[in-house]
Amino acid sequence: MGRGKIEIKRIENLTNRQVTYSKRKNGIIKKARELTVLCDAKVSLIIFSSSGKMSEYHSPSITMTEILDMYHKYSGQRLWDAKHEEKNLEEENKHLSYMLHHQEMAMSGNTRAMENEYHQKERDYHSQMPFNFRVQPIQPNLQVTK
Amino acid sequence: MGRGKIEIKRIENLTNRQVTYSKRKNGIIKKARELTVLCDAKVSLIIFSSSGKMSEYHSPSITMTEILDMYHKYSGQRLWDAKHEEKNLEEENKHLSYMLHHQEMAMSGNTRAMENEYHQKERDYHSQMPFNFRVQPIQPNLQVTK
DNA sequence: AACTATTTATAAGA
DNA sequence: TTCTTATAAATAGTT
Repeated sequence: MGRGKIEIKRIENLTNRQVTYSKRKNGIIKKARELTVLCDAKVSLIIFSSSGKMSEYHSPSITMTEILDMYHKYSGQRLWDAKHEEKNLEEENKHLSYMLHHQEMAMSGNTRAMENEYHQKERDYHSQMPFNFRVQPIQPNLQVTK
Repeated sequence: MGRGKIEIKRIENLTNRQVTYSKRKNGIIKKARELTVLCDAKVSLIIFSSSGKMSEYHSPSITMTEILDMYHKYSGQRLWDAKHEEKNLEEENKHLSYMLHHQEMAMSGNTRAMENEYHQKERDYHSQMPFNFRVQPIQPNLQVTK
């Protein structure tokens, strides 16, 4: 869009690159705003220039945290696990999930099924457990046994 | 841009809104890609339609987690702090502990207690299990949508 | 899903 | 850098 057509590849000239960055950054943020308003969408847009400067746009009415929650739920990815603090809880969680699963099978009294699934379950434990047992609404009055 | 100029306000007609959403979503993702390539920028773009469907673009070579780290450093904001994540895990743990506790009672032969609460537990089980054992996480930062 | 008249974005120039 | 403007690109309404 302009006096000439350009190829979409890195602009080698620094000045041109900066000028184009500035123009297009404004352009895309405007587009994000328009998409939000016209279509009732939620947009999170974060841009870092090559020199590290950040620009951003977020739809009003949505916080970054909400975006992350939605992203988390939608993709099943845990994007930001606050490594340290979380580690212990996660481990405990895995353990509980595992125990629970075992007991469920035990309660069903289907010993054969339990044995059959044992190894499968082991695999599940290692590959999938961290994503199991997502947040559930909690019964406010229930006691935790710990 | 089009046969007529439009005001930037919510498009009331559902069909028009969906069509415009689809066109503009593609447009902005293209812009994000071009900005990335032309200007050597890092872009994270996440869009939720009003019906909740997510689309995204991330510059290659950058993961969502990196974007968040940079965002975090740059803005000095704690968007997604340990507390948030921890809280989710804590709630999950509570739920799991609760379930486990119930089952332990059941298994220990406390039949009466079990029977008293059995149906409640069944309801819990059925209503909550569908959220467990989620699908495997997808590849982190690959772009989506078209 | 295509088409196309117009608007909008922007590359290059001043 | 900021403004201008010719041209490319996006897209609103239509088919």
